[in-house]
Amino acid sequence: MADEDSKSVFPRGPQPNDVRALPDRIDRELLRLLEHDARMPNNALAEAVGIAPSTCLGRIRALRERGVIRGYHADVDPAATGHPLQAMISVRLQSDARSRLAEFVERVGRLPEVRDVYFLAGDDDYMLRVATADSSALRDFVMTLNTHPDVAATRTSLIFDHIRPPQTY
Amino acid sequence: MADEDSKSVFPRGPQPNDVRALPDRIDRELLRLLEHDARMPNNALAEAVGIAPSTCLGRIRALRERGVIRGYHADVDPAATGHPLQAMISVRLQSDARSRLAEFVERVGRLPEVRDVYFLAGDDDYMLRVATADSSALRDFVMTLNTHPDVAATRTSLIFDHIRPPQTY
DNA sequence: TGTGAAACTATCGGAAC
DNA sequence: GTTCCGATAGTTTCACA
Repeated sequence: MADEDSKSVFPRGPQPNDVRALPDRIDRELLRLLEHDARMPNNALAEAVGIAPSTCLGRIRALRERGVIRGYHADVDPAATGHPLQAMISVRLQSDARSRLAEFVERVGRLPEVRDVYFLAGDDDYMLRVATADSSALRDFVMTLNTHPDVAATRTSLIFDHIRPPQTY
Repeated sequence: MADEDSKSVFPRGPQPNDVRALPDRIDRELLRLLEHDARMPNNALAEAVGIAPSTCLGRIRALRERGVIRGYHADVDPAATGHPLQAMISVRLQSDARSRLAEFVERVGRLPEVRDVYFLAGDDDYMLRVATADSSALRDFVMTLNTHPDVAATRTSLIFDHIRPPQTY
């Protein structure tokens, strides 16, 4: 049987994107403002987008409950807390360790140096953004990774600068 | 001439880290709380760390003014705004284009797909985190990069998942 | 740093469009 | 469905101890 159904081994089709309701123009404007300054007061937001404060409150709460807004976070300068040296570390695991990837990464994510963990599909299995006090702390961290039996290879790049372009929803 | 002085072309020594005043224990606790939830009210913060609300306000304002807190940002789900496909793209420039790196990256940073730009020291010159509507939009973006004369190579990895471990200052 | 008072903001119910 | 209004509770903010 030449299995023409091989495309359907995955129960879901090409993800319908779960587009219940993409935010309308006003919501997108609110998202842009809150991404720029999450502490902007509700009445200022309302005025900026031209709606009543109560409506604004309802919209923002709905965005939060739908998961469009996942949270509000202070952006803390790592250097100001004694961790001026940042790096990106790509990690490739031993092929027989892939099944333990989630577990492995969970442990790595608890190391205090780690700021971001990205699970990847590609040459590497995941990528870490880390912040350390100095180069010797970074070296120790990379050494720790490299000596783990599940790790096949790492590639470290120092981060000179980081820019988050303003979003335009 | 074998230039033994090549190590001293940079006027500054290993950066003295500009450690005017690392935050004390209470400030670090405030940073942790605000990184977790930037909209936590001032009086709740004050109670959580055991100081008066006015003192708390002054500390947080000082952290902001010293640049320890760089801003407060809403975390918006890219998928919810129609950009469910994220990728990391490492970019290496032609060696003769390095001098135009800043200028080049400034243009790239204005592309709406780009969420983060990391300037790197290492194999690659910079790294982009992008969010696109679908794989064809991603392909177009990478194509645009690759056809630019200053770009020597790119390496794209899809992002399956992104974890930001809770910080422990 | 803390206290207290004043000004401001968030939040809700209800009425109206 | 969205918007506005008014009332209350809660929060931010500042002068001063």
